[in-house]
Amino acid sequence: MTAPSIRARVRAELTEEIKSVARRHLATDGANLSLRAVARELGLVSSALYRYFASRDELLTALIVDAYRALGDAAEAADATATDTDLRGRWLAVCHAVRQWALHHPAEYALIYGSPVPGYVAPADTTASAQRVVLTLGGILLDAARTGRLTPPPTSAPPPPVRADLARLIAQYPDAADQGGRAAGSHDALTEEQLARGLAGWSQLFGLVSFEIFGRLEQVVDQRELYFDHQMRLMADLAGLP
Amino acid sequence: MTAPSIRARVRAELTEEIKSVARRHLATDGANLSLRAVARELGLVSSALYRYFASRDELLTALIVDAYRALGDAAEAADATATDTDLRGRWLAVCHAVRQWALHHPAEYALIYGSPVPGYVAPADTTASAQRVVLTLGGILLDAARTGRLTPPPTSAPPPPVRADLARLIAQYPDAADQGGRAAGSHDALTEEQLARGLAGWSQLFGLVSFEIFGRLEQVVDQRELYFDHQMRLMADLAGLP
DNA sequence: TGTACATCAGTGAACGCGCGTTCACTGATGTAC
DNA sequence: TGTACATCAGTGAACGCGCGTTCACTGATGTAC
Repeated sequence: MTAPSIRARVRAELTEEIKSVARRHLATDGANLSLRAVARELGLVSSALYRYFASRDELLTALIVDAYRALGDAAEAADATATDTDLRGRWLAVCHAVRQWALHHPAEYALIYGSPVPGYVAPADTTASAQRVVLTLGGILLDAARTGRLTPPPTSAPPPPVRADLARLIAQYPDAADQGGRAAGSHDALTEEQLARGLAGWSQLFGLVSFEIFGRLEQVVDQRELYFDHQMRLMADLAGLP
Repeated sequence: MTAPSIRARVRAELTEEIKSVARRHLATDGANLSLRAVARELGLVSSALYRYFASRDELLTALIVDAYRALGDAAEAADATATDTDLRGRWLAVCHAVRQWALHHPAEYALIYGSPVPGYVAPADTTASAQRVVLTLGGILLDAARTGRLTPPPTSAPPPPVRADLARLIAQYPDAADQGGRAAGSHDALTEEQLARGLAGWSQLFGLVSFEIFGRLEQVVDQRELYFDHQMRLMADLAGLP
């Protein structure tokens, strides 16, 4: 295994620099990112970027992939910092990590959780990392269920067709759940009701973060962080986390 | 009061036609809507549009205002079709109306609930109609509270700073609440806890509709309508609606 | 270690395109007497 | 009712701009012998 050549190292660095500048431009231009503007800021001629990305779409894809990975990293890291058995602590830590990442990278958040970019289709390999947050939340639920600590309030039951979808999801991710969940050994899975209540927390998490990032809480809620924390606790209550 | 002149009538019709074509273009171009493309489709020269809208931003504003009005109309109409005292029925009717409107007008939904348009600032007069859905939901909650039928499960309580925000909201919209709520007479208001649990339904509603419209439920949930219905019932449970 | 060749990064010009907005204009519709 | 003038809708040309992408090129870095 040889050390990377100077050329390869410089190439990797400039690739990162291009993406970094492009990320900054996302903040002002949204998804209609201009290759020429990025090149200009780097002191390059626009055609030079084609040595690094085959097209504008490929650059956008790289930014999307990076964003999903960064968000997934943040969520999983937050889950890992909490005590394994502190299920509610883990749940809240993940939620706050997602929110913090979004607040620090609003343009990238908008890129992956805002309106789809017109004319852009995400390549298939983005979908795996796009699921990391929900799998992390699912892992927490699963740990709670396996240790018999999931005690939700009584709520409406999902109708049969929805139960079928939920059962499919439960069956579909046994390995992913084993990976996400940290309680080893048992192969007990979530019940459909438990999953349904947990998924409510998932859409609420991104719904509320989107509300905040996109300005929908302006003049409604001032104590954003505490409000968010409270709302996520309500969802933890609904999910039945202790 | 004279009948509108032919000129005025034609002008009003063409104004509507421009907006209608522009709405169709939103679906493919997203928010980078092209005036020239709209003019082209109408068989007009691009400068002709300036007789109707002073700028591209003004046309976008008109579309946004229309979208908020249409969505508000749909939500309020749905609320009105349910029996006054069927609080859960009213809640669900409003939620489904919002979802249906979004499904039938995805581009307009993205315009008002997706990522903000880069460089565009909404004029102040859009904010009133932007609140109609949440006020409708609030009205239902208020009707439930006034008739003593709000019986939520025990949940986490909001911390004092959040309570202050919630109290301000409750004080801020007594008239709006009187308008939205249909139980007349009493001036009882919501408690802070009741409002907090109700607002959870608000962000969940738009969070889940956005998930569906923006493709986030692809390969996750197939029974979209039933899943949505179930999730909204969970939020009605959380809010304490009978 | 030194030379000959291959690889690659970045240049600069060009193609072909679309955009928002302005402006002087023509000709039709409306209005006042 | 008819005429004279004002209002207004739509035209066509132009301004000035930015964009993504291609292509032949130069000169530097890397590689093989």
